[in-house]
Formats: sequence, structure tokens, C-alpha cells
Amino acid sequence: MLRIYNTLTRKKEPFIPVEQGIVRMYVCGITTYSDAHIGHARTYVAFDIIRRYLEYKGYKVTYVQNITDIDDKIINAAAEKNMDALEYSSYYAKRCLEDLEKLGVRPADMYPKASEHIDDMIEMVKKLVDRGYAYVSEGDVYFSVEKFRDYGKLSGQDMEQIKAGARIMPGEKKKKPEDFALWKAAKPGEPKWHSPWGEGRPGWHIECSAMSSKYLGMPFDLHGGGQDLIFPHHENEIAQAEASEGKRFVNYWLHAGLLKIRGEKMSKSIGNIINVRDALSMWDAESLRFFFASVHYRSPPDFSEEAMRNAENAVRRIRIAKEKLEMAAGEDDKFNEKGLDEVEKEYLNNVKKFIRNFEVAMDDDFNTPKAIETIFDFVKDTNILFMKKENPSPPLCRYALNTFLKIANVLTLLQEEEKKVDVEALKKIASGYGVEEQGSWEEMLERLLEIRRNARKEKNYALADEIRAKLKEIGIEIEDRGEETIWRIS
RNA sequence: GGGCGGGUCACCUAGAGGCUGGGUGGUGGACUGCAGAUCCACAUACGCGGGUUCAAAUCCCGCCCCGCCCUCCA
Repeated sequence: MLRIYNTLTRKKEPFIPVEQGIVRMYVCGITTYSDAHIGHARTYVAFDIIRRYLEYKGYKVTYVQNITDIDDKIINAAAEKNMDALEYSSYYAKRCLEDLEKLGVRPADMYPKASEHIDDMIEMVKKLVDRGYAYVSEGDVYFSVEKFRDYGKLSGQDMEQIKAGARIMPGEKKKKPEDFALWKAAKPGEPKWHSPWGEGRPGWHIECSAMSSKYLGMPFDLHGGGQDLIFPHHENEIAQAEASEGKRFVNYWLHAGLLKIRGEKMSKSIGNIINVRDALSMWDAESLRFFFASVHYRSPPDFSEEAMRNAENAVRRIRIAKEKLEMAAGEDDKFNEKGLDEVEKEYLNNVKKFIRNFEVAMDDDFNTPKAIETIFDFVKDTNILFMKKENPSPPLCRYALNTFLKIANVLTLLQEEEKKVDVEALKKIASGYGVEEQGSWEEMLERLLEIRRNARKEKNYALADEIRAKLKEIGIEIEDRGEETIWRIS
């Protein structure tokens, strides 16, 4: 039974979807005025894993993630560069999604943009005005917080606290400091749309209420985002949606812990923001994903070079175990348990234990660090199998490999990824040993390894070690296993 | 000031009142021409001070420190 921590109740609750077998989830996306950073990445990897686990459990998941392509920051940033705000934001929207995809985050089913749903938002604002929850003030429309009895239920604040923190900024025309804008009258030069209240643009919060309910209905199952969005963004989303529709908006609210860098918060003022594309130039995508998965989604991960080194090494161990299984696996995974010997039977039990433990871990509010423990248990079991047995049952290995991949994939690990080899560099090295540039690089590498094999036979270890060192420099690691030599791209 | 979540072995992270997690790194051993990989073993732990309990990292109280939110924020 899957249990999920719900910010709304501050408790782990059994997960029961609105419609059996189906999960509808919405995650607040990026405001696209600059490149995606690893804080974004942390959040979207976390929800990617949640989505994958739900699918693993057999749910049909609809995953919607919005793109905020119209807001103050975008308008200001675009103005500085003398660009059209929407053009500017669509450029970054594309880049951000590309970066996340390169990171190996599975795309959402839908990325609705705020600018393309103005009508839906106007519709919702109208309802709020009609129902008396909102008021018009000189072309602006504000939500009257005191009218919505449940305001504060998500962030756990009472109205007194909320009022204490509220302010009226210059230019705002609201009646009460705690009220928030649903619609803003256009200022000169800003992007604007027609509305019953004059030309203007929507407030930030309304897009998520309008788009999520449009595509997922009400109530829908899961709504996620970074912890920083609990107040006011998600609080306001609830107010807008529930006040306008008169029914519950979302059943489970999930919030990801915000990434820290070397113990500090990541912020512009500290100047420690790391973009996804920069991170990808320093570490491979799988190591980054492992790093995120190794911290529970509600905890704030502490990013550092050393933490990434840890992750890289851990990932290597997982990959090596997978390779062993790949080499031993047969075409199909049908085996007769009676045909297995003691060692294989024990391994089969371990595989089954692996599945059970993994599910127990993930059922407990998506406990990915615990799930990773089960991965390492399995890695060890696999290593022991190959230590005890030269050629274990190919169908058994296929079964174990399939299980391994299925589970690892939930944690975004062992995804198929192209491994890059610097072919030019390889050619250079190979030609240095008289290997002709012919055929694929794999064939070239084979011929080079043949030379090394001969060198080893002749006990010319200096030459053998030299070749090994040079290959390592370009990311090809080789390992001697008796007479055999295997290689991998690191 | 208010709300929320934390402080666990050198580092990163889980954690149920009792049976001393996992990864990375370290040390020793097995294997190996060496390296690597792998296995085995070992070491290093629960912010501080009290309390409850036969038993507390886990519950309670106080203190210190850190992070997030309190209308920009994934």
C-alpha cells in the first residue's frame, strides 16, 4: 500500500486516487527567463521518479507541467534585451526543457503555457468576481482572502499570521494587504490581453489553478512543486480553484526539499547557482540523477563536488553489475526453478527479495535512499553469484537483468544512454601502435587490445600498461580478467 | 518574531524505542604481472544538557546551530 506525505495534513496518508487505476498529477514548472539550474533539476527528477513509481505500480499517469511564460521577471529581462517578452520566454522554455531532457528527465505529457490559456484564466477570474471572492480595482482584479475561509490551510498559518506578513507594494490597488492579484492592468509596453476589466495580464497564481483543473479536472490527485511554493503560490491556487468551483481542488500536495550548495542556499546573491547545462559538462547525467535520488525528495540535498564524486563512484558499481548480467543473460527469461542449482536458487530468492524490499521502500512515501539500499543489496548478490559460478543460467540472468532494469529505471538509473567515445583521440592512440584506421571504432579498439594481449603474453607489461593508461585518459577503462580483457566507457 | 523541516561515522544519506542501515572514502586480507573489478574483515556515529523507560539516535523538556517559507523563487 502506497503512503504519501501530504503537506495539507502533514501526515503520511494511504494513496487512493480519484479514479481507480489512474493518477492525475500536476507539477509547477519553470518561469522561463533564464536557464534551468540544478535546483529545478532536483525537483523535476524527484517528481519524475514519483511518476515512474506510480506507473511501476500499474497506474496510468497523466503528468502535466506548466510553463510560466508571462510574468514580471520575464518582462523585465526581455525589456533589458529589447526583446518581445513572449519570444524571450519561449526561447528559454525550449532551452530549459532541452536541458532537463538531456539530464534524463522524462518529459511530462503536457506543457501548457500560461500565455496560451488566458481565456481559461479570465473565465476563472470572472467566476471569482461573480461569486463575490474577488473585486475589481481600477483595472486590476484581486482575490479577497478574508472571503475564503480555508485560506492558510496548506501552509498551516492562521489569518493573523498571514496578515502580519502581508504588505501592499507600490502600484498595487488592493483593499487588504493579504489580498493577491488575479489580473493586472497593463502598463505601457507590457504584453497584454483583452479582458472584461480592460487590457492586462493574469497574476501569477491563477495560471496553475486554471490549467491544472482544465486538463486534470477537480479534484485531481497529486500536485507538486518545490517547498518554496507552499506559500503563497499553492495556498493561492487552492483559494482560486476551490472558491471558483466550490469543490476540493487537489487531494495530495507534495513538496520537494530545496537544494543547497555546500551547506548554503542556492541564490543569486551568493552567486552559487549552477545551471543544468554547466553541471552536465562536469558530471554525467546518470550521476546527477543518482545524487538526487540518493536524498529523500522532501529533504534538502546538499550539493558539492565531493557528493558528486561519491555519486559517480556509486553509479559505476551499479553499471558494472548490470554489464555482468548482460553478458550472461540469454534471450528469454523462462527458466525452470527445478533446473537451478543451490547457488542459482539462492540468487533467485535474492531477486525476489529485491523486488519486495524495493516496493516496501518506495511505498513509504517514495523513500528513494532506502530503495537505493536495495539496489546495492542486489548488486552484491549479483557479484556473489558470478563469484560462485562461472556461467549461471542464462534465463535466470535475463530475468534478474530485466528486474534490475525495471527497478533501476524507476529511480532514473540505468537508462539507455549513448556513451560518447572520442573517436579521433582513439584513432590517434591506435595509429601510434600501428593500428590502421579501418572499420568502426569498436573494431579499431579490438585490434589495439589484441596488440596489448600479445604484449601481456610476452610479459611486455610496460607496453600493456601504457596502452591501458592511454585508453583510460580518453575514458575507456579496461580490465583484465585472466586471459580475457573487457572494456567499458566511463 | 511566527510557521515548517533538520542536525547521524572522514564525506553523502536512511532510520522502526531494544536486534548498532546503505553508499563513497580509509585500513587489512583473498584474487591479480600490476592496475581495476569483486568478495571478506575492521574502524569511525547519532548537536548539547536534562528527563521518561528495564532499554532512547528514535519519546518529553530546555538550549545551540542550519535550511525553507512569511506575497520574486523548483
